[in-house]
Amino acid sequence: MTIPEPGTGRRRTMTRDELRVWRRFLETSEQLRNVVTGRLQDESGLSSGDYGVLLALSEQPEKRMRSSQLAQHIGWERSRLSHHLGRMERRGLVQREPVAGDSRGAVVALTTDGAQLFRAASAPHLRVIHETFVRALSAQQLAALDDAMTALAAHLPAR
Amino acid sequence: MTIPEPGTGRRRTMTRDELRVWRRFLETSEQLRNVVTGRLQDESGLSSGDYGVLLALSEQPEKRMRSSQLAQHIGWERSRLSHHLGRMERRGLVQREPVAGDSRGAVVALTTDGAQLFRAASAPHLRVIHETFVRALSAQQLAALDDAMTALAAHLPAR
DNA sequence: AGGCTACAGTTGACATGTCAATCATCCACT
DNA sequence: AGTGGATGATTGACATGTCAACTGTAGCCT
Repeated sequence: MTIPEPGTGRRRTMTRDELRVWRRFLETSEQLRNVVTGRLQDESGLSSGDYGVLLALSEQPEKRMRSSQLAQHIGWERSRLSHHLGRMERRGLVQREPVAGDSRGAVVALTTDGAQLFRAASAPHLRVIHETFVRALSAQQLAALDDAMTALAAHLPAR
Repeated sequence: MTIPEPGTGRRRTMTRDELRVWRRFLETSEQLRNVVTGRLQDESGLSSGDYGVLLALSEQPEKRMRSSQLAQHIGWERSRLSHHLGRMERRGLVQREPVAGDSRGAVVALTTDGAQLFRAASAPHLRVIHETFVRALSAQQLAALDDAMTALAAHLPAR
């Protein structure tokens, strides 16, 4: 990549190189995600959605959480969560319970099976992340990537 | 981020910081993808899959391509492409035609409508990429991101 | 010709996502 | 108490993905 001469000001259109970086970013991040979630699936039968839900619940002291708080915590729409919880409940990973004091609400609770599966899945999952992500980068590259992601996130439109 | 003392050798497990970088990478790349594809959808009614297919076909001299070559070109499984082409064909964006000389095969051809829609969608789409991705990064950050993506891609298991 | 294997593509079943509509309850206000 | 708008969550319709099974044809080999 060539770095444009300074003092030129921001361009209004993209160069070929910039577009190439975008495409590489898009493609590589997707492949990486697929590798990691594919191995999670193979090794423990959990999808990345399952993992996120189980992780959030595991972190709660009571291993349970109000449905909309969970949705907010993991950044999902409530409808998406509702569908997903239905599938997870069918598999016995979580359980929905009524809330004392608000009959509209629902609490999502980790089941014993769910907690167990999550525990078993975690270490291998973290190992895969280490192998495919951390190990692929030098410490400097990792820091630079973090920096770039932070800049991108800061520039994202407000959710 | 703290950079670990050199000469320590590669760790076997992840630090909290490394995991944080992974999560930020995962989350930010997903949000960014959603913003860009969401705007493409809003502005032109094309999904990112549609766009990829139309882009590949547009780049062909004859605006047509063998189905499996297309799948290979954009890195999709044939079954995924087949389903997607069915939907695109229903919308009149592409057309499947028999191949002279191989009655098993199919050629996917861009329709007039498909070509037109793709042309109309391109400039706004590139503008969104510029606004949300390129503009969010300094030239150095962009170069560093490219470098990190290249390292990650090189380290991916063979497709 | 007959038969085997590889190839090209499609199909069906199912998981995952989005969007808009719906349902029930809660709460604030009169 | 009564009602109307917010809130919590689910539902249905549909787009998108994956996987495995299937269909039909091509290309060999004998």
